[in-house]
Amino acid sequence: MRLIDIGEVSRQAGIPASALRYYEEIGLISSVARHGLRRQFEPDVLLQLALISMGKAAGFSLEDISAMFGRDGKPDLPRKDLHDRADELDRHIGELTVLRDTLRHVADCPAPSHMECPTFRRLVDLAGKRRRKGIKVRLQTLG
Amino acid sequence: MRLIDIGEVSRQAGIPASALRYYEEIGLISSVARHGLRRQFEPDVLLQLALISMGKAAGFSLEDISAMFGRDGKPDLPRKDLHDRADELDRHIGELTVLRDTLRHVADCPAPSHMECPTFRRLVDLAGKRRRKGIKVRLQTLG
DNA sequence: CTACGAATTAAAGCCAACTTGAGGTCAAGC
DNA sequence: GCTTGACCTCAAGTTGGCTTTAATTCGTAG
Repeated sequence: MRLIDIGEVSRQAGIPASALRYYEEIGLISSVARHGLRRQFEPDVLLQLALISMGKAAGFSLEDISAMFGRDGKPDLPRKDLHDRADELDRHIGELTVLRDTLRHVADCPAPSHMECPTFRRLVDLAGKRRRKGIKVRLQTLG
Repeated sequence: MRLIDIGEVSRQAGIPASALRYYEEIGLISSVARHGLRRQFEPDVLLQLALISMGKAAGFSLEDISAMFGRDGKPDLPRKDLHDRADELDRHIGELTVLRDTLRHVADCPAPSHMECPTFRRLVDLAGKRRRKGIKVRLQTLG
């Protein structure tokens, strides 16, 4: 079972077939054959789709994603651009971290209005500073 | 100068006045007065806008954001929901981290097609596992 | 007192990323 | 050989988040 049917791809990736057809239409993925009318894909398409999902989660447009890991897995972008995007992601991750902390604080803080809570204001200020200066953040992944 | 004009808010927050009016229309922020026709805001709106920007960056819809830190800074959501959202963010941060690493790898890897590179496949696999299992990630903010 | 510039309104328009619908095709099982 | 159900195509519709446009209203500087 070398090739997989669009229905199978859809089930395994959790992406509607209509979206897969759309992705093919814009050149983000490609089917390699037909079985009757039905599109057949190589199993690798599942990896590509995982990547696409991540890219979307990161807020990149399908066009951006296509440039980063094109139809064949080759990026159209020069190294520097890719590193720039990675740096951008680092900043983004920092923002998200602050937002997460803010959210947890909001959940636990007893202050009647958050605008009056100094911790809240400090967190949001921190976010502002982070955006302005691009403070570095280190991530550590645990088992 | 207690209140600030919409133009000033727009300049300081870097958000077009049309967007600010739209935010007010959907109840995400509110102006407290008019000077002639012109909307006047309390300075706190700038903090709110910073929060809104973060929420947007995190991929939340304006409706979600509104529920998280409503017009007055009071969340409409029960604590548990807020913590759930924070957990969601943690997963999201993990994905972004993998994406960042993948991007850096793609930038530096000499393999002709990434689909043939084992490091690449391992990274993307990691992402898939992360999505399925919700592996925990710890973040540490420096300086 | 007049001109200017910045803001106002309501309604229409726009873009990405899909989804939906109508009508058609195909392969596999009975 | 017929039915079934999964897929096909193409066009049009949808949603969120704004932007644009046109006609108008103010406050301030000259």
